[in-house]
Amino acid sequence: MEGRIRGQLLKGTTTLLVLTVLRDGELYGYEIAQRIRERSGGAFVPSEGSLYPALHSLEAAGALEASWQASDRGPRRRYYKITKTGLGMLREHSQEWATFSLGMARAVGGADQ
Amino acid sequence: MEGRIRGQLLKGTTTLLVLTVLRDGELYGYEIAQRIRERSGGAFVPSEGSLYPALHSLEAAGALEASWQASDRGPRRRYYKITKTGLGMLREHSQEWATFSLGMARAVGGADQ
DNA sequence: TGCCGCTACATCGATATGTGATATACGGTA
DNA sequence: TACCGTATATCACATATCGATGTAGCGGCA
Repeated sequence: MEGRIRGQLLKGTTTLLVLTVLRDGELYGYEIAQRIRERSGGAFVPSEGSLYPALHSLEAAGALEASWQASDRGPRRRYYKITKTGLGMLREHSQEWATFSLGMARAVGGADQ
Repeated sequence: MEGRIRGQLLKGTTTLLVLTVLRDGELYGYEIAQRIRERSGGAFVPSEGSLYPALHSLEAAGALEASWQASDRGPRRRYYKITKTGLGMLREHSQEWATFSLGMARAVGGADQ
């Protein structure tokens, strides 16, 4: 659980990460951020400034459906559910990531250091 | 086959890719781009608009040393050589990439399911 | 001779998106 | 009362990539 990743490397991964955690079920924003942190072993902690715009963008693109729901304690929550369109987008982004990480593995090697 | 990777995913990788190909020897800019394309299996083709600023930045940071050399045919070339500082930076960026890709592997799984 | 294409370096504006700060608001607790 | 954790939202700012454009040298070809 060393330091978390910051800066440029994370660019473009938020969509993939969000769609991935939502594949397993409906979640609200704050919870999505926690799941991503947990699943990445603490490496990724999406900031609100990147997470909420990404959620709105995905909803506008038809990849997510959202609904407000009251919480028994604390503020109301906006729950997000992945759509069929979102599942297609998830496949595309997964494939793109696979190509990208394979290219990096070839270029910089998995070995050395 | 599949297209090359473009856009946001590449952010932050240019430094690592450049330092990696220069670890094996002195190269000039145009050649660096070709090596990266070859080593990544065609997945990455750094544009001039990202490559040259990155080279200048690395030189200013003391990671690279550069010198003009004439070419027997074609325009003169600017050769870049990695320094001790650059090797240290390469280790850091390699480590950061390892942490990042491990986090992604944990978070999104090995590939598309 | 003139044009084209490849090599080679360089810079610019447009674009995307992450970070940290700030705001609002609810409920528990010290 | 003050603070903290939860929860959503937006903003200014920084950064780095892309595509376009500009420059030049050189060889091939009509």
